[in-house]
Amino acid sequence: MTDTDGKSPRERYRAQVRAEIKERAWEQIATAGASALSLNAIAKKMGMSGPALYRYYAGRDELITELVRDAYRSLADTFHAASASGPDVATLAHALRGWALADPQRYFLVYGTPVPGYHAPEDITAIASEVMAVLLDACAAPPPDAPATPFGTHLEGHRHWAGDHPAPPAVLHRALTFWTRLHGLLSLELAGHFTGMGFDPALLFAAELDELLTDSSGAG
Amino acid sequence: MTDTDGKSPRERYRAQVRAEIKERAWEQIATAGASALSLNAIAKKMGMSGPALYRYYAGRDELITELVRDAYRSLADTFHAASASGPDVATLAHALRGWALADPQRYFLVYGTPVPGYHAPEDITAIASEVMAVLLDACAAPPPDAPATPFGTHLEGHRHWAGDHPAPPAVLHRALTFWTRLHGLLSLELAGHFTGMGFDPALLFAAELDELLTDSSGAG
DNA sequence: TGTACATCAGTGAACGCGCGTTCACTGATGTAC
DNA sequence: TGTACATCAGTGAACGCGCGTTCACTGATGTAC
Repeated sequence: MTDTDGKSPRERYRAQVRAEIKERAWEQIATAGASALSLNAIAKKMGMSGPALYRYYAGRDELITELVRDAYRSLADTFHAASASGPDVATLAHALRGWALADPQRYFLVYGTPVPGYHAPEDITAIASEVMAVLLDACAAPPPDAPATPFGTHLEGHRHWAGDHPAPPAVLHRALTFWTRLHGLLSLELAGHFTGMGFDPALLFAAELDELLTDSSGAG
Repeated sequence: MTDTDGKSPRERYRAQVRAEIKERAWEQIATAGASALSLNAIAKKMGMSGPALYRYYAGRDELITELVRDAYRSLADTFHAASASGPDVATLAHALRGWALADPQRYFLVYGTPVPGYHAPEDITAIASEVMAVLLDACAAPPPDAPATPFGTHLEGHRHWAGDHPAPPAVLHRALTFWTRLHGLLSLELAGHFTGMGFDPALLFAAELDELLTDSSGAG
């Protein structure tokens, strides 16, 4: 308690080392993918012996889970920041693209190919809901009431994923559409499926966003 | 040449074993993901010793590359079959979804998180172009001429990826939109991001396809 | 301020594992005369 | 049809590697009196 923010020097040191471990882990993921992440390799890069890391993480799984958590957290923060000046779909879309391009492997850790059998802990799915809530807010904002699509009607009976958000069916549908369309664009772009095709991915993204804004998608 | 189709018994045996290796490989990928694929494990499952597989594949990399090639090939065949009774976007879309659901890990091998640094051999990108060509045919079919979008105009200057296909800009744009939107839906569905949300992914897919057909996307 | 003790970061050795891959070899299958 | 030879599938041992993880230990840092 004699310390600035209630942390002892040792606690601060611990936090610092934990942070560096994660930093190296991200570097490693960027280089060789998430499945190649290795505690021993991280330790070596840090000039430490392998077992030393077990002072900071119970094991490889705990580290990976924390990386996934951080990735979700970072996306949620980005979304919150983007909608700080009022909920807006376009702002959110650009924030999402910026976040994705800043670190493709982080994006893939969230939305990429899942490891069969892995289930994220509850607190992570909670952050995912947070992201969805911001998106729903933005989708609810400009067009106050659009006619419900048939699928929107279906959604009305399955709105559990929207939490306690009072969005009407058309908004639910719009949010899902926003999510799936932009994910389609971003994941293909980040995976490099557009490279060699010549066109500018940013323009395709802009065009798709434009259509998402102007036209129907949940508004007949 | 005394044999039925020009193959000696040994050649047929070889082909058969190669096929079984791939079969086991797919099983393994389905269980633990592509990054966990191991020659030794496959050999053990087949009741053989590890080194035996080197009679059939030069190494792990060659096997993986062939699996990727087969995946692309299978998608191209599916597309060809689907458009046998005339080019049609809706038919293609359903064929794609069926193909994806039939084996999610195969889908991810084609469109999933890439291993940083891996580049597919040329013959595989050729199959990818084949897929794109079928898609372009289907997109060109029903609405003979739609007005070009601004992005469509951009595409006109970057149509190299369309091969020698004479599609107008609006069709190019439409094909890209088809691709990115359906990929967004399918990859999220296959990755399990919809599970627990309650709604029926098939209905969302249908709704999205419906909009892809009725409305603009390349037609202002 | 100084001493005694507890905490805890990091080390090095070790265990067991599975991996990809090579090599020399055995034994069965096919081919040539 | 039978013999001599070549081909080739599969084995088992071995190499070197890096992995995750445990354990007993050293030495530095912080705490209590």
